[in-house]
Amino acid sequence: MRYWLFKSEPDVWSWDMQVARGAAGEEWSGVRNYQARNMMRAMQVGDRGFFYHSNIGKEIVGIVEVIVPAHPDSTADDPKWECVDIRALMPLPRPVTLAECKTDPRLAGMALVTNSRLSVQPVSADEWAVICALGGLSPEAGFAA
DNA sequence: GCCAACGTTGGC
DNA sequence: GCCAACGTTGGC
Repeated sequence: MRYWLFKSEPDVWSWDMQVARGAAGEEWSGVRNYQARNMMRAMQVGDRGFFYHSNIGKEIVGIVEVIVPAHPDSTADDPKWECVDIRALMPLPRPVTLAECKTDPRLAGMALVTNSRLSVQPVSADEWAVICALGGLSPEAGFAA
């Protein structure tokens, strides 16, 4: 079980749109960056991730689950671009903003803080727990059973 | 809208 | 294989 962060501009693909897909989930298509793609190749079904709104909001709004391992991106010309499918699990009762992440010393090493341009990022278990708590989720809710 | 950071491209 | 030029991302 590993933890990740998926970044999306909400006017292109928002948390609400992800929620509307329900249990069927959705392809995390459109990634054309090797680092981000390699993150998705490393994902396993059942891994969890934060859903982050870039540009508008700049906050972590929910938790998703990987439901299909990496496969060629249906929107890419070249099959070297792969992506996973994810489904929305639960919203954060209180979104956690980028500003909060930047000021919390426990999150100083987060990719969100140190490498803001990476669109799919790893999150450590410790960082996961901190953000779940900041977001108002109990540890039992935030962590997988 | 600006600009810094970063990734990619292409000439040599 | 290096590096300058260029394009894109995303915070401010």
